Amino acid sequence: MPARTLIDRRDEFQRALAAWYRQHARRLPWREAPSLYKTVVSEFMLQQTQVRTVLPYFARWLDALPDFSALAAAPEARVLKLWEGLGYYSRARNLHRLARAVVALPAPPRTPEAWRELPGIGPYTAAAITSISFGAPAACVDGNVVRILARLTADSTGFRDSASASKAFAALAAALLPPKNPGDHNQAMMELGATVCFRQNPACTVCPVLDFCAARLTGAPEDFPKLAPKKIEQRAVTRVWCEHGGRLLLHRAASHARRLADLHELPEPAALGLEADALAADGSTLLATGKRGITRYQITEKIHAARLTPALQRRIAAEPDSLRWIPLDQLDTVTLSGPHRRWVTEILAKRKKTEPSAASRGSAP
DNA sequence: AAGTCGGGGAG
DNA sequence: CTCCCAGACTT
Repeated sequence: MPARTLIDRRDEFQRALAAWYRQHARRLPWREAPSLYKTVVSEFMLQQTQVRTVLPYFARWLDALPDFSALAAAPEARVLKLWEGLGYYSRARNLHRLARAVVALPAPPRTPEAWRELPGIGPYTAAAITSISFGAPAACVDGNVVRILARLTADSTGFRDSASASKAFAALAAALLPPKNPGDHNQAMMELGATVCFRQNPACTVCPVLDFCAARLTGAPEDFPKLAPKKIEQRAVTRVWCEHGGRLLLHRAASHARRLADLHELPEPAALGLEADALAADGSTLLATGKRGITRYQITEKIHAARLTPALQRRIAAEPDSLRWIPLDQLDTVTLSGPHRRWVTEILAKRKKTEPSAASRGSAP
């Protein structure tokens, strides 16, 4: 019974982990002069996103919106712009709504249950925020913790997804949580997962809790946890590059759209009343091919140039909210999805290199 | 319970 | 290329 052994040696395990964490904790910006606001912002950004990716966004965000009041008072366009490229944009919208809810309260909630009522707060984030900021006895169960607990106990259960795995390890995580400094314990567990107990090639030789690990005895710690692989689906999308008078045509998703609400992307043919096939058959120039991935989709996007016809012009005039002409020198003022920001930048840079005169047309003295 | 969010980075 | 990641929300 590895699980029983681990719980029996709980105090010893906690001490070994805590001693390691004191010595090896990374210096991260949300750990310097920690505050509730920094903790909340970092936890939102870190949902499904690695520390390395978050770092520049976090710095920029704190600089622009230093506290709940500033965030609550900010227009949503500014919030989205600061989130541009980080992905999963509902996180930004939820964080914004959360800030407005928090400043409307006499004081921020202090329990996981109360935080769960706020937008964007699930079991993990509620436990992280309240244990770190208020010392609440709530155990975090994220991907790191699942991996560590599955290995400590050599649990060979086949989980269909990460949600069910988290649920399965919630009780053990709670049993291992010390009453003192639960926030540090939670962070130590995740730190161990991120810097030692890697998904592949775990650094067992430097693990502070190797002595408690049942998977080590099996000789194949990377076999745990057993998670069902997800199958990838390929998709193909055509995009339209329509430029006229130094302006680029972009499509803005509606505020209530399920995806990319209020964000801009290069329009799909359908949004312009065009047929994708006709566009390609028309012999229009293929400007670029890009790939993007999201969850189980691998999407290939072909960006075709299209001329501004009278019919297209009418269509654009009829949809002023979603089809917008953005001057090329003002593209920075709108928020694009990460991939489209990249591709638009690349296309413009390439053209500027091959035809320097075209890029400066109209703005030359 | 399953599907979706239209991501990004490192190996 | 592939795989993983400090999850939450909707249906």
